[in-house]
Amino acid sequence: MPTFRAPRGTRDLLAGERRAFARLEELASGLAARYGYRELETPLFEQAAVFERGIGEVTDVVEKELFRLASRTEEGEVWALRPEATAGIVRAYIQHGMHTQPQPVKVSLTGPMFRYDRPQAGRYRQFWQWDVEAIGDPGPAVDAEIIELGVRFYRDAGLADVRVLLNSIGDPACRPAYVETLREHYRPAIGRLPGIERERLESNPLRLLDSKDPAMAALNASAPRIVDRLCDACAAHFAAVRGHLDALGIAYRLQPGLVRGLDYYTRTAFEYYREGAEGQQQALGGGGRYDGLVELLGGKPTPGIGFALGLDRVVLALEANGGAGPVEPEVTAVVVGADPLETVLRLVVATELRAAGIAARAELGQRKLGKQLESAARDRAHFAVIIGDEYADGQVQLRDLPAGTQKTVARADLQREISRAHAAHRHGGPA
RNA sequence: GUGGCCUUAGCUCAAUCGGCAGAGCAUCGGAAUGUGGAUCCGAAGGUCGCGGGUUCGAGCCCCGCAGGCCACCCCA
Repeated sequence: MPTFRAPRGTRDLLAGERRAFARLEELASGLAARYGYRELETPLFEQAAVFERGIGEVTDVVEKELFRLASRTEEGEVWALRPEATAGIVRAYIQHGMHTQPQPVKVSLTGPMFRYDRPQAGRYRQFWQWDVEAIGDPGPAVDAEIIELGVRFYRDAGLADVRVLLNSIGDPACRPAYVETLREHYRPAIGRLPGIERERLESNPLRLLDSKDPAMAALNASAPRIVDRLCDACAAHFAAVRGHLDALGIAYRLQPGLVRGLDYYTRTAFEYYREGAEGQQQALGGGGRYDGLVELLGGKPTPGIGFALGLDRVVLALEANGGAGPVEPEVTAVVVGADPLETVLRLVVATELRAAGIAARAELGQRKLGKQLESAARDRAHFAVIIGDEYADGQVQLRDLPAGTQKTVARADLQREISRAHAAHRHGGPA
């Protein structure tokens, strides 16, 4: 048992997993650029009030999952690690006067988020999200653009089995009346409700809809649906979003019970969902419209929409779908020496290759040649550069490891020879 | 935050009834001192998650804690 270990709910991303994350981050970054969303960074912590006011005081994320930094705060400030990205981005939008830029402001952010949750596979206290926001456009076309962008990401990442769940949760004009209707629906059955659901009847009736309790199934099936109770403006917006999605060929499933866990959502709500193996977290991402959030955090009334995709869950899903692809070689060339004790020349030659842009390492240990070549072969390197007695005449051995062939090359020609052969190998040779 | 299952070498796992802690893989070395992934041989690697209890004796039984996982809760 080691003396220290990674804190509960966190983990080290070792070489293989880190590469999987890096590939997803590159994919996200490339898509953001292609769609005209600009990358930004916000701090990993903010004043706790940014999240409390933005996300909602009575949400689970704030009530029981917020990582508060109790000490180390400035006068009158309490800080918290960010549990999601949107509130911080909106804070930055207001602080930097981004309303003076062309609207909407389209941004993208990738980084770790923190929630004090009870950990499980796919659910961590530090986890990574790709977050995309379009602030300043009331939609509905931008709603569809955002949803399609998420679909594109999953498809390009290699997950074909991701579904879009869609709902509209109304706005301040129509939601209060619907919530009251919902209460009336459940109230006669209050005596039969499980305790936790009884509390929700008052605090957050929308949550009742997605309860998994079997006792709730019949009641939920007969519950009034918010999509039937939307005000004219919300109904028109929702219909238009669906029209745009249809035009893009994006399949979705209407999910009347889909309710998002953060208070700031209005109108469009969606989730990316994977029908998967048991024991997997099936929500891979989610998002929605938040037309009141900018004002809530002190800005002018400004609409917005965005999503957050859980990169950890994408990596898990990819592994479940058949795992990582073939292992990429770490380097193109390994410089080895016939004299186990002579390491200077190996290091010098490797450094020259690197300076010429060739991925190379030298065997710096004082092992015999056979062991050095064994190491190079196991790394799947394309070449071994063998430094021996010929070096006195300005020559080295260049060995093609997969081919098992070897030739004498003038040291001056080494870089050119490797570059040429490696390029030919990659384009024509076996994978 | 609630309930359940699990924890033995770096990894995956054995260990009969409570009686000397093991294997495969990986690592390092040798066969083979200027030629590699296979093969053979060997070495190293352990606070049996941690702490307490029962017992002549605990990896195994009991209690507590931690961590992981599963179902909730919730969400990414």
